[in-house]
Amino acid sequence: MSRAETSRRGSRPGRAGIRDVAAAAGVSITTVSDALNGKGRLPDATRRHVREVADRLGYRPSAAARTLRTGKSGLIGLTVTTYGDEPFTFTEFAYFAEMARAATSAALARGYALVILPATSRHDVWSNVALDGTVVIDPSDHDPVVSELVRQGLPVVSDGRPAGSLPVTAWVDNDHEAAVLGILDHLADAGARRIGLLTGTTTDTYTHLSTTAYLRWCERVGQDPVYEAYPAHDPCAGAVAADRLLARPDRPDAVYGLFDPNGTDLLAAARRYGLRVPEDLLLVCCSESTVYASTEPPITTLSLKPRRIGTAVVHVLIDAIEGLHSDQPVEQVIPTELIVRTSSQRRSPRTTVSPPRSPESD
Amino acid sequence: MSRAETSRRGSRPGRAGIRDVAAAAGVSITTVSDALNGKGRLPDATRRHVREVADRLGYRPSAAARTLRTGKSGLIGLTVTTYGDEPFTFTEFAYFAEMARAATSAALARGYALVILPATSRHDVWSNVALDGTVVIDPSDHDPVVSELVRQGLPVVSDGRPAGSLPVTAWVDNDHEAAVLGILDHLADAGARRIGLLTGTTTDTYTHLSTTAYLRWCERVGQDPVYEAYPAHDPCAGAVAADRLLARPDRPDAVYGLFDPNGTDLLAAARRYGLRVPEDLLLVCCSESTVYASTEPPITTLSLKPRRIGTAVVHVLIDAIEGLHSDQPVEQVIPTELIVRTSSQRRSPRTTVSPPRSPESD
DNA sequence: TGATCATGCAGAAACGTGACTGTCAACGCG
DNA sequence: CGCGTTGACAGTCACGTTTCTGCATGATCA
Repeated sequence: MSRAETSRRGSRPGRAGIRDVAAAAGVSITTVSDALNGKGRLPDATRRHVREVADRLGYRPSAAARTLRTGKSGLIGLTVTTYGDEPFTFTEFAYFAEMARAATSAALARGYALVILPATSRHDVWSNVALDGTVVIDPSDHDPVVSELVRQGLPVVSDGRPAGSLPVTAWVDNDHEAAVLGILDHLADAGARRIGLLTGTTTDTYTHLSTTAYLRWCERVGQDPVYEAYPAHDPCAGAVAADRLLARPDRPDAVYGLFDPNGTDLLAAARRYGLRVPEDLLLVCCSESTVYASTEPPITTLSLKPRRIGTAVVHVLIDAIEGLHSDQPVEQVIPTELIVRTSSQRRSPRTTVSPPRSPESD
Repeated sequence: MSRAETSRRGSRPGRAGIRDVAAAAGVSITTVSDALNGKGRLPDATRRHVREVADRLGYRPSAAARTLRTGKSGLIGLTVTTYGDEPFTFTEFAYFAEMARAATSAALARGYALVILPATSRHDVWSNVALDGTVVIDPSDHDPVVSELVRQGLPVVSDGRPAGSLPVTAWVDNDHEAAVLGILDHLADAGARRIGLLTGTTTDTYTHLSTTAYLRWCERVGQDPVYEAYPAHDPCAGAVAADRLLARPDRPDAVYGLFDPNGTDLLAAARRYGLRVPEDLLLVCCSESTVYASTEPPITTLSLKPRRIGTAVVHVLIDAIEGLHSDQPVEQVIPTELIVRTSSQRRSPRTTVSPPRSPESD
């Protein structure tokens, strides 16, 4: 009886099922499943035969059925917190793009695929995709999506230290305090007397930690803080804030910009005010963009190593999914890298155009 | 009997099934399914009651079971052809990033989610995810992944005209010939006598169509072609090729760069040779990056409108998935936009820094 | 008043796979 | 020669939905 049904289904065009393979190979579906998955105890001859028949029929196991049966989908969510009405700022900064690329690669290398899901997307989309776990980039405090996912028992790993008591499974981040302090010391070493800070307002911890570190440094060295903050989701506000910072009566002679576009904006503002870089103004900004190697002059940047972050986040998440080293709370810190260029070196006033850099390995 | 089993399963922590909702609401699972999906014929009272109970239990339908039953997963693949050993060049150019962002937004607006899948990824990953259809960016001729997907009966829509007889369901692209001809005319109008072309070597149709259009234009106006090609996947090769182009004995007095980084590379090369832009060299490049608005001087760019492309591709694909207007072969052409800046205007030699541009709507 | 019909819901069959249990033959050993 | 053991498979259930079919109940109509 079940044989008759099998042949009836097999007549459906397009897809061959495991039953069709079993019938064509003259074995049971159990044998087919065991042969293809490397389980059970079968002689190699049978195993090879089944594989061959499966290949000939172009058999592809149904991902949905396998997911339903095993409870594992092989899918990882990649969530970006959104600002404003644009569904997400996915590629506003090169950081996100690089990080997403590395995360995708790392996931694929371990047999997982990435699904892009904005945090504020429609609820039906979230519940329509079976996820094994989720990566959350820069979660804001009390993120409802994170809570919901954790409540469902899914592992959640965040890129960026979670704010408050956000119940993530693990997190990966840079040591932002150390990075800011290092940059400020670097600028002071280059001769800066009054260092300003350009920063966006965000709800994650990056801005908060960096600003706090800046204020602490100012207090330590006895400098009055000089900083401008602007809504990070507004693409124009950054340029305006850069202008405002250089127009202040207590104009800084060095500026660190916390966000990617700040370097370009500050450079343009400096030109408007006739300030030479680095002679009149030292410049550093946090960016992953390679354009700062070719600007006039080249601008010193802080790299947060998004590729290493993306890779680490995915590995930690997959480890959690597969139950590896789940005993220790995972909080991984990735070092930053300061790429020193002309804009922050007052000692070497030559404005040589640096040769094209070869891509870094990480 | 089945009741007893239901309660036994319901004791499992973490997830409430449809049976638990049915038991708690005192109805059958059919009624629950119909009430939540808006089907069947139920009085509003029952519908509300079931929804309320489901909410109270935190019921989330299993995506895997739904996919298995309905045959629709709500997932769309986003495939990027890869070069070299890096899994994919996803964000090499701002084009991909913008396009992917728009595609994700458009998909989410229609209830679908995007899965990023490189074309050359491990076969097990491809077969492990249930896709309703796929978007392929710049497929090369005889792409094996495309053939396999089409053979499975999945709709495949490509961004970029498919080469040869690649059997895609539909495609969306710009009119690259018209764009190149327009730029060459624009440069000639600005006074260019010998226009060069800087181009990468790729296996998709973009490079081929653009180069062909350039050669035809040269033939028409009686100019000897002056162009340099370099392997597009090598991040250094572009700068070297730009240098080579300006070092030629028949140095062009205007250059169009087909790829995003060409503008920066050409500008750096021009500085090395002491060429002033636009006085000695007119420059245009194809890019979506906003940095070209702030370079010194600002560079004229051709925008391929990746947001509109990404949106269109997804809409065409989802229409095909849902069986809408499947009768007509869909080949959609998106217009390009030339953003004229200082680098291509010899008449206005002032090098004003342009004010920050507001974001475009598309 | 009996036949027809819309309404409100329950039962059960799939969807395609993985895993557990069971069967039958061959074989080694006392 | 009988018995336990092991290899090589087949049968069958369950994963959690959706959906088709079907059975009651009350209302409507000739």
